[in-house]
Amino acid sequence: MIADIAVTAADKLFIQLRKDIVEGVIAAGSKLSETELSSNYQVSRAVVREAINRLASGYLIDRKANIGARVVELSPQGLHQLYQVREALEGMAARLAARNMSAHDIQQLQALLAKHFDKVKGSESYYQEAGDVDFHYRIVLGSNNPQLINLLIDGVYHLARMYRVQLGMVGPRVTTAYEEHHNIVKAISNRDEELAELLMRRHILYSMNNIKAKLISSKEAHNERR
Amino acid sequence: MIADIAVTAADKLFIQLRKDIVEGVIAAGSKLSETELSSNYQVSRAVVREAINRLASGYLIDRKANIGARVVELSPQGLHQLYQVREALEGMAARLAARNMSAHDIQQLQALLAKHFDKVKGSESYYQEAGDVDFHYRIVLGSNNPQLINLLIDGVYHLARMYRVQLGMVGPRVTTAYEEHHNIVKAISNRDEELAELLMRRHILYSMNNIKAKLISSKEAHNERR
DNA sequence: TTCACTATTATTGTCGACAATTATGTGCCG
DNA sequence: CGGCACATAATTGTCGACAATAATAGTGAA
Repeated sequence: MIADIAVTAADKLFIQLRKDIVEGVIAAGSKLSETELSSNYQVSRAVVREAINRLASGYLIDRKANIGARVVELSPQGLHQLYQVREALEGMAARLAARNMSAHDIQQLQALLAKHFDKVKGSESYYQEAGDVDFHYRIVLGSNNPQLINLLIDGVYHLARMYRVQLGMVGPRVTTAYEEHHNIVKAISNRDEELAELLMRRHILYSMNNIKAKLISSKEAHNERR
Repeated sequence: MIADIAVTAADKLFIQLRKDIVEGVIAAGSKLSETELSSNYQVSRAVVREAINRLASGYLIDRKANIGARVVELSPQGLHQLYQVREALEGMAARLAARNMSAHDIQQLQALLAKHFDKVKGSESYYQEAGDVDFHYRIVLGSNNPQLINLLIDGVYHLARMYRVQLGMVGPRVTTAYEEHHNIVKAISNRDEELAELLMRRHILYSMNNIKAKLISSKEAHNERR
């Protein structure tokens, strides 16, 4: 459920399509034709249909009976709603991590953070997505709640990444995000569930506002171009 | 997404299987044979497979490649984890309902509650599941967040109902639950997001403890019978 | 021209058969 | 008797064809 080991052909296509959708290779809002995908990826329509069904359950596409499947559209409202869900789930994950995470895992989390700090201090405006993802993954996994883990890692995160990738989020929020991460880890190591949840929720709200600003500004740029 | 209007054969089978699983007609932990279901329900294996895939995305069954699908097992841990997710999501739903619910919908919610009060006062130990479900549905829908609504109504609720049904939950928690509901509605009508979320989370925690007690006692009874 | 209706085309839904993988059973060897 | 190897059976995965539904094009009338 966590590992992406594709065994069947439908698995492989599902993962491939998810990647292509998240990264915009298949455009947001575009229609997914079963026959077209079937010939493009050299598999039967049966596996295409299975892959599409799985994408639908991950909220990356909309599927209507007898009509077809479309990649979801990206909108400010959609982003807002997604991050409300994320705030709720990941806040809970932080709370549970403070409760359940092993001392060893907390140490590793602190080590990861220290590594980040070196980069920030060295004023490499580093602190790329990979590091951020890694941080959040560890806390989510630390919750020790498989259902929560699935909802976030198999569901919310891919859609969230789709927003980030397609809006060209790479850069900012370096130092502030580091501090937020640091405080969250501190709360977890103190086993302060309440604070861990609170800080995580704020962290996610800040992050949303950051993305939303980009989304709006890029939309304005687009409108001016007309 | 909300309405259960089955148009295709796979839709119908999916809804039928979900019902049978939730209500224990198909036992928890049992294996779902594609060929068997195919002949039992008079449809081809293709629609069985589609129905099974959808059940899997709703966490009612576990599916393993080349091996098959099994109905999930009910366990105290599973219940605990499910209710942690529910607490997070439905707490957020209550918060959003306090923010977004229309005055009209709030009035209707109050009317519903008044109807419940009459039953409680008349000391019919009424206050059945239907009323409780209705109450929670309205608040979730009042959140105005489609993603949140889907996660709860298509996902969490069916599994939660499976626990309740198969543990024979019908009765208790009449009056206290009424008061909890009442206070939640009051917070929503006051547009007090913080309090609405807090009260909803507590309400769900109480509810879980109630079910958990049953689960444990029924297990003890089962063990004694040996 | 525009609207409504029909015929045609294209797309999705369903089916049964075959391929690949896993589970089962049998016999041999230690 | 127990366990391993192989053969057999059962189950899931994949495929191509047909059926049902929706989209499109075309025709005729107001």
